[in-house]
Amino acid sequence: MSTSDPERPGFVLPLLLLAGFRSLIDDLHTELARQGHPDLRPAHGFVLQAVGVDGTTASELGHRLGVSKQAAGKTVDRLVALGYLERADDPADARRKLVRMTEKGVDGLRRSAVLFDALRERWVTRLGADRVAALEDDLRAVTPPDSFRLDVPGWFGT
Amino acid sequence: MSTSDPERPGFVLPLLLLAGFRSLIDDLHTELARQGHPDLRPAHGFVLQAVGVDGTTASELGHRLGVSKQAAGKTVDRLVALGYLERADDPADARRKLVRMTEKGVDGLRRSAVLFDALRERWVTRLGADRVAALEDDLRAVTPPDSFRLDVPGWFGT
DNA sequence: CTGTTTGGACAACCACGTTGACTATCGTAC
DNA sequence: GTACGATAGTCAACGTGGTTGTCCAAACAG
Repeated sequence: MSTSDPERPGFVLPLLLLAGFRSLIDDLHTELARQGHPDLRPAHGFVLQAVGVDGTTASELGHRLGVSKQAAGKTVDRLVALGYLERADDPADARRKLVRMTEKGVDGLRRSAVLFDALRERWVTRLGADRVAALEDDLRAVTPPDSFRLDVPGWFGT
Repeated sequence: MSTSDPERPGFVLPLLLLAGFRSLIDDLHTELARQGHPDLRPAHGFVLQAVGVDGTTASELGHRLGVSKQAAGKTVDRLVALGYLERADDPADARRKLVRMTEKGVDGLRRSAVLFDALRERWVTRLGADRVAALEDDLRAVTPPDSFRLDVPGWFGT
């Protein structure tokens, strides 16, 4: 395995970063399922986040998430079917359909925010506040600002 | 935005981890495309890694990647079509079809390994070897061992 | 009033996963 | 030596999350 040794230092780093991300997301959704949101999937949280409490439109949502308006529209369809979003006509512009969070959507987003904070706290307990902060500082220093975005859904797939 | 403030500390941590992972993967594939592998996608590297220089079978590959044998088979189909893998009969067992890397596959995997190392070097240059090592140690300490895996393809999607 | 943007929807397609069903082969136990 | 259970692979149908292209209706700017 000389050419593709998984112990190569460069190979381990991305795996560790992914493992950190995944462990947080997995724990979040395990707990979210327990709290009445079994259908909420990793990408959905980012979508709800992008919709925001003020609502938006499918086109604008696609823009925020970095995907096409059609993709955003289909995602909204699914979240509507799951009861997290709802559509409404825009009285000021008959072309636009406002996308808003339902009560359930707000509840899911609020719970995920609380849980994310709790999960970070768990890291603080295990590593210490200074080391977690240093880790965040280092990542901030080394990643380009444009990679710190919400457009999670599409980047991995196609 | 009180309930879903993106500046909430717990929300920032996973985003930073993802940004770190993504920046490495993005840079890797930008350079990989430049070096003659424009079709190699993030998931493919993990698949090639899982196939290994000794080759394997679709079922075993599915097992390693944590997906069904059918999903692994379809992924192999695509990599075969792209010229990175090839199938061969197992002379010792007529049921098994060996999956091996082609020359192109070995080349892609070798280049990605070299590039991963170079990208980690870039982090070392920017942060210092001690901080990168500390970052890795911290992540290792805080992530469960079962989240440090190769089964990237499926976890995010379905 | 007319021509151009814009928002949304529809269709076809692709990548990547799932289950279920089916066939062929292998290994074992009788 | 044969019957049977486990294993490898494939096919089909489907779900999700993307893409591009097309089209229409509403809005806007000249």
